[in-house]
Amino acid sequence: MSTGKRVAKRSILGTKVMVPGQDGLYHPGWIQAVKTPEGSLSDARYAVKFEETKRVFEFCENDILGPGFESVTSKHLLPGQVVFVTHNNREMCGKVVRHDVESQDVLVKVFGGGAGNSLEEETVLLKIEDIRLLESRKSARLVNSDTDFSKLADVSIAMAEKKKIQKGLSSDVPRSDYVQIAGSRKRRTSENLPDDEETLSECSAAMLLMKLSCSPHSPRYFQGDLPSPLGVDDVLSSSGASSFRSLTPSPPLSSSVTDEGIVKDIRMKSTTIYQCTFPGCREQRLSVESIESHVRKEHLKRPEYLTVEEDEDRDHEEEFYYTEIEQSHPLEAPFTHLASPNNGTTTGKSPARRPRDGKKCRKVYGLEQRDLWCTQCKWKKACARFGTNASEPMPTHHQSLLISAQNLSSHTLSPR
DNA sequence: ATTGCCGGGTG
DNA sequence: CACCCGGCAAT
Ligand SMILES: [Zn+2]
Repeated sequence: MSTGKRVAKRSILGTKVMVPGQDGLYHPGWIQAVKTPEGSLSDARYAVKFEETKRVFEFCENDILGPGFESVTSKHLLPGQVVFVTHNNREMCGKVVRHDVESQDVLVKVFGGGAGNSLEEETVLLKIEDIRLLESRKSARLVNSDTDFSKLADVSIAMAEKKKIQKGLSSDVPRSDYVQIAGSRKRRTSENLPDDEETLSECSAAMLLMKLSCSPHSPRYFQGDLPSPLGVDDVLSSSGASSFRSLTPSPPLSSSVTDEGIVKDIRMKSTTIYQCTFPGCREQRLSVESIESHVRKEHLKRPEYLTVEEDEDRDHEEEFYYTEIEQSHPLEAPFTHLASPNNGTTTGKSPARRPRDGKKCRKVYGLEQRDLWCTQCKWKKACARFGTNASEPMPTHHQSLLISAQNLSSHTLSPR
């Protein structure tokens, strides 16, 4: 019945989409208008009205998620992002706790809207492809009326398209603004955060984290549009024993981030990502040089860059603290692979667990992640994980993720 | 100033 | 026991 079924470009008006808001999270909105600059079809801009705030902002095509646009699988979801998943055969609303780009894993805390009054929460691990940003209309049983695209979003595009990697050249810019989180007392603090600009709903955990790791000052992100969720070159994600994050300093409209072109690959590239495997660290980089610099600087406490001489005869210890991951097939792998919990030689050698010197849990994981310490360390006893009497195993990369996620949520949802 | 952890607590 | 922590030696 309705207006024919031809999928014209006109029908996008009124389409519900997800667009990045000021908090960096995707919010629902409707396309109000499409502005196409004369000539170039590539840079169409879409006016989208936020469902919650009713405000209208413009976005470019790449920033929009939804039917006819990018799919979630090509984006990096930030903690706190509201999502919809099918859990226990039921569509449930949830919030992203963490999205691991490398493994395509998304840790989601679902709010079991079940019977009773106790809203039970459950944290589940899903693949990015199983995540929906838009809630599916009812139960998908009843067919909708007109809104042609009806279904939700999953246009199967594929991997995130990153910039090309280059190495060997001195293009590894060491310039990035790193902000470090220092130890903090949990008890009473008069004022920590600079400003409370808006009273956001309840994505406190994630927001807090983001604020902390992004900038000690103005937590302003982007207003209407953003150049790209990732304006950085090498740094993919971070936080860890010492949490770092590089920001995108200037978002002018320079034609740097976006490709010159019109189309993006609707195919998946096999990208190599370098994952720091240092306990508690989740840094990901796009080049060997970069990840080694990271390890050197943050974990080995060695100079970030080496001179030619030093480069010749160095212990290649950095190599023990990262793995390279190939990405090609988004399908596959129902469960996560095991990150090497090893710190010794990858080729069989582990004299004694020792991240260097006599660094124990406290130093390794930092005060922020006390829950990752071995029990003995938590009790201020002799470490049972590192050193001579290494008995307690190191948590796998994945476990670390889960633990810190649990801790994060419980910490934020009940700051007793 | 920070880290590792003994020894001395508590339920 | 599991757990917490004052305080001190070494860094
Ligand atoms: Zn320990």
